[in-house]
Amino acid sequence: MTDHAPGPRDRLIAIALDLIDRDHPEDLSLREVARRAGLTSGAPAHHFGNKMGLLVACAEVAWKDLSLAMEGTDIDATPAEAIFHKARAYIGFALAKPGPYRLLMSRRFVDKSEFAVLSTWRMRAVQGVVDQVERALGPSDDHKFPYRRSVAMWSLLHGFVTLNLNEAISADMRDALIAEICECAVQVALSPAQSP
Amino acid sequence: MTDHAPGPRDRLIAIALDLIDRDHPEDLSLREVARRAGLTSGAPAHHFGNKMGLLVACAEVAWKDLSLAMEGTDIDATPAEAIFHKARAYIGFALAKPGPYRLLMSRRFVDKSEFAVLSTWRMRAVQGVVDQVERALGPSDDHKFPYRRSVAMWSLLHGFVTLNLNEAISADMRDALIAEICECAVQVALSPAQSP
DNA sequence: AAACGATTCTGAACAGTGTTCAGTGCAGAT
DNA sequence: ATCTGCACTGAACACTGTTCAGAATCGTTT
Repeated sequence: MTDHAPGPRDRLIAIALDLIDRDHPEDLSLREVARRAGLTSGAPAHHFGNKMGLLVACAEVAWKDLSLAMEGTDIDATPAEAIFHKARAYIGFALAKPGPYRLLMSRRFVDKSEFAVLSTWRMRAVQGVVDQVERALGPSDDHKFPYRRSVAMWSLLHGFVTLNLNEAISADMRDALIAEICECAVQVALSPAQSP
Repeated sequence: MTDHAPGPRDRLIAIALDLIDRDHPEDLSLREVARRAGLTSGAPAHHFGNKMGLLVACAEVAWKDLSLAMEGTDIDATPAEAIFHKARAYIGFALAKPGPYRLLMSRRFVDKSEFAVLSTWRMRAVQGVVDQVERALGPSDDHKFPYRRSVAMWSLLHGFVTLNLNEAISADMRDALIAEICECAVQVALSPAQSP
């Protein structure tokens, strides 16, 4: 059984992803998706039950895309270089695909109950970073310390792209800022705990 | 002319702020606001023209709240302590008032054209941080360096609260994470540029 | 070939939304 | 007494997601 015949469900997902790619996920209209697929208003509900059902299906694809984009870093690199590259890949994905990125990060689109479905690719992306940080920091007394620093690094990257997507900071220094953020990401992830 | 008679416009703003306080700004319904004010559906449009007009009016109040919350730090403190306190205040505000905070940070609610209206309190809040970082870092060859570090620090804080509000990270380590993030904020803001 | 069953979808309804706008009061100033 | 501007009504319009009985279609089984 080959898959060259996309099936109506996958066709709807593709259309929805196409719309999300340029617009805000919140603005996605089930009726618009149905219209583009040549169907009537109630058709999407049959396949996904819900608007959120469709968005969850789209989020699955998006998590896979993000995860793969961050895995593409070469192995032969120092820990700092590896994290720097991962950070760049993360920022690049978010800025290039604002719709899908927002879809991944907002709990308004993906309910807690549906969240488990996304765990595979999501965990793979998250764990990839945590592992890298843990390996780089080496053994420590506080075994939660690498996790906290991973969260801090993720916060830095996520905050930066969010502020950019919301045009909260001007775009003319964007390249310099991206470089600075990636440096800070390395610094945050790898510098040891400071004595208080 | 005293202001003990709130006027219909301010009454609508108060009702809207009350609704935003617990829900997402996106979920605010003009008709619901009108209903609570004992008015009909078209009334809010008369005062604010637009749904965004009402949200902009609410955002003005919210920016003031945030700005004041961050100014309440004492003067007699080291630069590191001052920034640490500002970071805590920022995180505290965002986690305590998710609705207003989201309102401030998303361009979906406040259009670019309406943006100038908010500049007073917004600039005051932003400039307060940048000044603090500039003063702490001292003179430098690259005069844009303090700004870039301020953006990085803001990114870190904004990302952390956003991830929290979206329940992207578990809440059981929240206090430890807040402390760690504030330390990282100081580190990001005050550590000098590293040689490449 | 015939019957069955599941999948897919229709088409209409329902409740809700933001926005528009002609018209209605109604206060205060001229 | 007239005018003027403000606050608001109430109905319309064009959307939205969701529900659901029924029709059409396709694959499999008998």
